[in-house]
Amino acid sequence: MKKTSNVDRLIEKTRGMAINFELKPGSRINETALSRELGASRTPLREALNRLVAEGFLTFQTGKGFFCRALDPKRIMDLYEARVAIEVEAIRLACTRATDAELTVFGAYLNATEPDYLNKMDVSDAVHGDEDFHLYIARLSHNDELLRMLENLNGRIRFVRSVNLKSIHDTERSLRAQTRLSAHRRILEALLTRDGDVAADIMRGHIERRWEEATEAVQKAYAQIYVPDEMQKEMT
Amino acid sequence: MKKTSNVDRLIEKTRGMAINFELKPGSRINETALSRELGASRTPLREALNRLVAEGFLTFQTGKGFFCRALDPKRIMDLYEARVAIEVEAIRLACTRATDAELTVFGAYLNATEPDYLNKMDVSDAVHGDEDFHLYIARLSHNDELLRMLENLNGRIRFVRSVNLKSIHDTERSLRAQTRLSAHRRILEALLTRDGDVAADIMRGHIERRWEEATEAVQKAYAQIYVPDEMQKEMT
DNA sequence: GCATTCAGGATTGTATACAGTTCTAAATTC
DNA sequence: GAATTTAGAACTGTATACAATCCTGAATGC
Repeated sequence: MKKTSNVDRLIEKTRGMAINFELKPGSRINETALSRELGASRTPLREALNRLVAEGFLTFQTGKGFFCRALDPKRIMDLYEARVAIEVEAIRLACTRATDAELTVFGAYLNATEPDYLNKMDVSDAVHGDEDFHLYIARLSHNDELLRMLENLNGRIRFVRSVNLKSIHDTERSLRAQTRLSAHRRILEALLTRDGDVAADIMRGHIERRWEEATEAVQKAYAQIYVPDEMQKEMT
Repeated sequence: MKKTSNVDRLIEKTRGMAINFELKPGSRINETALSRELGASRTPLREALNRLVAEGFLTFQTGKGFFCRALDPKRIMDLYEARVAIEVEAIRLACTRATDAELTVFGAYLNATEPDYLNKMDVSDAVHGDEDFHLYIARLSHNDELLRMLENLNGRIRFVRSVNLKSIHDTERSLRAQTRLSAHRRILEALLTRDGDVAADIMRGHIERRWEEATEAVQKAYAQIYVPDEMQKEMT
């Protein structure tokens, strides 16, 4: 039984709101209002907000308060590039450090999750499944810091991935799942050869191939936010 | 005039205490005692502690409180590897993105700081000087996230670098300063050729060459902490 | 003697009050 | 009418009180 604190709940909730643009990018967060809405007092909420600042979801200015951070295309690109930095080095390390036993288990994991991967139509599950694969490799690097950084990056990119996946049709989606799956298999093979340079190249390509998708997704997300705004203006 | 909040002050202070092992690794932090010591109440202190958790200096367990994180050799290695991940990718990006004008300014910066670099005997200044060089390159990558991550890593490694520098004699120290300076010049040259792969290799080598120094420094740091402990025991 | 229970103290978790600052908008001046 | 000033409302920053939880060690039973 995992003990989850109230603050953790507030973090989840607020992160969710930031991700789903219930808090608009750049807007100031009203602590009193938000605390009331989430059913807690300001003290624990502020703790939650502080941690979200550190995670990169919010910003903070003394005397002004907390602001929802904008997720513009430039930042998305930055985040994807940061992922490349982390994951390329992680797989390089994994090539020399992962034990044969670990790679065997990793292979089994890949086989076991394959059916889920292809049939899974729930977008959130699919995104988490993909994240898990990449986190697994980070873990094989035996470097806790790289893992930590990747977890953070995932948390911030997750929304973009979701928007992207949601925006495409089922047939196209299962097609892409298949493509990605075979890419994952190639990555496993590269790991097995233990050639760090080759593995690094493959990983780099795999992540970079998702950039345009991602920035495209952001455009859509922005449309989601700002169209309602325009409508508001027209109503005034 | 920069407005610096009370919480910021508490962060600085507490980080300093964690870094200098005034808070022992693994030990629980007594909020009441620490808040009294730092002249503030628990509320802002807890905000500060929360941010330090996010920075990686402390850990937190629900119901238990905040703990000073251990800085063992394994973690130092992890941090240096993470630096490699970030900085290698940063310089790769800098090779394609830095404008000629930027590189000219960078060269001028290198010339301007050279005299300081060699004459500077204050350890803290020397460490910051070296950090600045690396941050500069991260900035040339035009990627805010990589910069952010490197800043964080620097903050956590800084202490190790200081211990290391302090532990060597002046003549040896100025010798190393010279070595490092020429390494920095080579990095600039690599940037000017705009060959990402070459630049990446040079950067990797430059950072990796400091690992053993670093872990050695940690050993010394640990001696610093635990010898007094032993003495305490003997006094009991 | 060893494990277990339980009370008391210590410490963390949260709410709330109030002080200090910033923002807003109406009033004033040119 | 535009710019400036200035209350006052709204909000953030911090202290403190109290509730909830955890930890310690002595008492109890086996």
